Amino acid sequence: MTRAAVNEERREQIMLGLLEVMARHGYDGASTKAIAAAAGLGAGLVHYHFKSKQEILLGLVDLLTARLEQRVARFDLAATTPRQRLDAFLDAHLALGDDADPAAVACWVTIGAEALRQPEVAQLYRGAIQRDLTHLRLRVAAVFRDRGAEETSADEIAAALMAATLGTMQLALAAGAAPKGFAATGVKRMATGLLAAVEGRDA
Amino acid sequence: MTRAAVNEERREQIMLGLLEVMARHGYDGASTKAIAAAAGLGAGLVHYHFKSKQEILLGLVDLLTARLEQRVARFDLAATTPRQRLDAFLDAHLALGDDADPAAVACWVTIGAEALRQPEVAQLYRGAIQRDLTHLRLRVAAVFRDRGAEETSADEIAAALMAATLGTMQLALAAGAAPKGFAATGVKRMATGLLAAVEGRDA
Amino acid sequence: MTRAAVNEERREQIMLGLLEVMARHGYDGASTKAIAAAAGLGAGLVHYHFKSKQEILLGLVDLLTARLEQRVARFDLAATTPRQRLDAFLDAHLALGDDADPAAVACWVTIGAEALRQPEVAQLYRGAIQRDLTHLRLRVAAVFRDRGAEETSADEIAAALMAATLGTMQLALAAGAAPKGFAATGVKRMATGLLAAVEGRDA
Amino acid sequence: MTRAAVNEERREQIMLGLLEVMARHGYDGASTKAIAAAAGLGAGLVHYHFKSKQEILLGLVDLLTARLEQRVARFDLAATTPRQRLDAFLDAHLALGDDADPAAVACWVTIGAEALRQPEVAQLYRGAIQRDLTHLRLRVAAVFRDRGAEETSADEIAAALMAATLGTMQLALAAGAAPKGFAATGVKRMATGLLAAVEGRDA
DNA sequence: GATGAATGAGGATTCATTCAT
DNA sequence: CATGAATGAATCCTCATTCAT
Repeated sequence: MTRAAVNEERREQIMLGLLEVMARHGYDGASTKAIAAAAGLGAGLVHYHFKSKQEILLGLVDLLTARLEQRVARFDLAATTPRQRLDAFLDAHLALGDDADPAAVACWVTIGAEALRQPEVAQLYRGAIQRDLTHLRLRVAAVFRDRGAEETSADEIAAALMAATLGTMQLALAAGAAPKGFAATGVKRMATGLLAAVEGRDA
Repeated sequence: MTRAAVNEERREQIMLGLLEVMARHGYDGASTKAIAAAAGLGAGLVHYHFKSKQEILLGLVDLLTARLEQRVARFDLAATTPRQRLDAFLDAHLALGDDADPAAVACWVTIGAEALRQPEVAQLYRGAIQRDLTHLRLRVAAVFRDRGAEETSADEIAAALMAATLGTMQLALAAGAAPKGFAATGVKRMATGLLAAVEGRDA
Repeated sequence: MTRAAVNEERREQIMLGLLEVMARHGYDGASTKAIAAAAGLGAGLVHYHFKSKQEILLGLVDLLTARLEQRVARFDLAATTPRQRLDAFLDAHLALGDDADPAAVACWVTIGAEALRQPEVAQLYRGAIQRDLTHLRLRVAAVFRDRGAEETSADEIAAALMAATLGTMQLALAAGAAPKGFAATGVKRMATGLLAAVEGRDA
Repeated sequence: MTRAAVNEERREQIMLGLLEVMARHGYDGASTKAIAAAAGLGAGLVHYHFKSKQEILLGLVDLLTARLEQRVARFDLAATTPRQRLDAFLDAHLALGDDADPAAVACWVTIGAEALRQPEVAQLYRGAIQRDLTHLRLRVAAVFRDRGAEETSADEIAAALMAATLGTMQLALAAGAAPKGFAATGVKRMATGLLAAVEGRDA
């Protein structure tokens, strides 16, 4: 393994260490020592690979963003119709399937809160949400096209579904004890409702 | 002013100090010294009136819960039809009107994140959300009754709207720069869509 | 009750409050609030009657000294021979009889440690010990006189018994679990030994 | 110097820092900052090497125990007869010779007082005293054997001498201004008296 | 590259003491 | 006399960051 590859692996180990600790204890509660321990590395190595603790968080946001995209791609494999592709998107975000990562969901909530205080985090978080929202809009629009309907409301519906997705994470994690899979199911039904309403209205 | 009244005022001052600081810096970022300064009080007084920093947070959750209920009641004054009462509920949660308190919204997001780590916070947060959800469900059901429709889906729709409300807070605060009033508008349109879909389905 | 009498009663209440708390938590561990609570008084009253926390301690040393003297006098009532009066002295210091006050013993140990740091305490403590030692010396000498022996070694024996008394408090409280009454018994036997040795030597 | 050796040295530095400060200001009066200063180390290092302030104290009890044993061994070198070995033991505890450490004596008194409040300290203190007492008993018994006398009273005499030793520390440090060497002399004379009494009784 | 010791600032909390009522 | 609210210094402890090895 080349030196650069080792470096990259160390960086990822550390970011995943933060993921693990932050999911349980929050950002401030994740000490660099605990991060290093979770990563199975010496404490001094953290600041060798990252200039500051915040840099780890910024890296983690990117890492989680990429992982979410891969997850969407994986769920896409089983989808053929536009509607299935829409559901795949929602499932990728909320379903707790085989490769579910509850820690990642907890981290997203935490990152969302940190985005309120750290401008650098806000920037990345905002970018990730915007990109995600764009993808979602395309899928909503595709459903409309597929059904021969107008796609004027795609923006609105996409925003509604994105908000519902974020809010469902919150509800599921912090506010209640939703049974496994309930979260995704609820939002998918909601999509059905919104799509139907628009089509009904258009009809 | 009586002794007890002074005490209660101090406690509220301190809780509002936490509200102010926490909205900008998060819970961990709200030092007791900063809280006291925001409350215009001496640093030592914080722990005279509260056993711990967490107690202030728990008190604040209750305070915000009560304020939200009052806010709903205030918005209700202008509502006559069931649908208006539903909108009033959503507006009370999301509209940034005259008596808007963006800091309170930021606090709710922060509290939601803290609920992931502090069981005591989780309990209060969960209770508040559940009560809120119950109120919302009643209003959704009222709309259905008003329109002579089945109200079987009231639960589902209420949950969807609650999730959308929470997620919209997140989107508005951290993920984008929504223009004033946009947030409530989006969720109200969403309500329209969901209600229509069900009625259409029922029809 | 006159105003002065009330004042004196309050002062004593407070000193006994310190006694109670200090026996369990030490001097530094006895907060003024805890002292007031133990005395059944408001927190502000402590500094109305005492200039500082140290003053309470100084007052308590005097109080305990006086109580010890009274205790010796009480034990004296049943003593007729010089030897009985010597035993009465030792019993008064160590025996856990009906009017035993284990808290007072713990306080003496604590006061002895505080005397190492606070010159004002050291002065009172020293005076109390010296007075006590003088009393003890007289009783030892009386035993010798009673037996028609030289009393040259009275000083030495009194010092030895005083040291043994202090050390026995320590052993009984902190270092072991001596059965009730054992402490006084041990020192009394020791007195017998020392006296016999001297008499044997003299003979 | 190896890593582990450096760590051990730091720990000892810190414990000796506590020894130094505690001798003058007591346990509560020994702030971590003062301990670090006395040890010539940065303030943060104290809690890097010790989990808590109490752990330093517990370590110090062990350290002092070991030092006392070494001191006894050193005094033993010049002792040939059983009686000399008994005196060596008493001198090691009380004589303020060349290698005297008045701070250590003050610490023992303080530790004895702390043992009243901290169960962990009590346990170590008790163990140390019991071990010491056992050693003392052996030496007393040896004297009896050497003189061809019964050794039935060895237990009692050892306890008496131990109590006298502890009490003498107290008297010397806090209650009076004994001249150098007086303390040990007094207890040694006391030993003579007790041994003679028993032998006289046996005779 | 990797380690973990070292640093000093900053955190929550406690407390003796003061003072208005 | 009595109360308890108010104050700010000081305490123990944690932590991100630096640095010698």
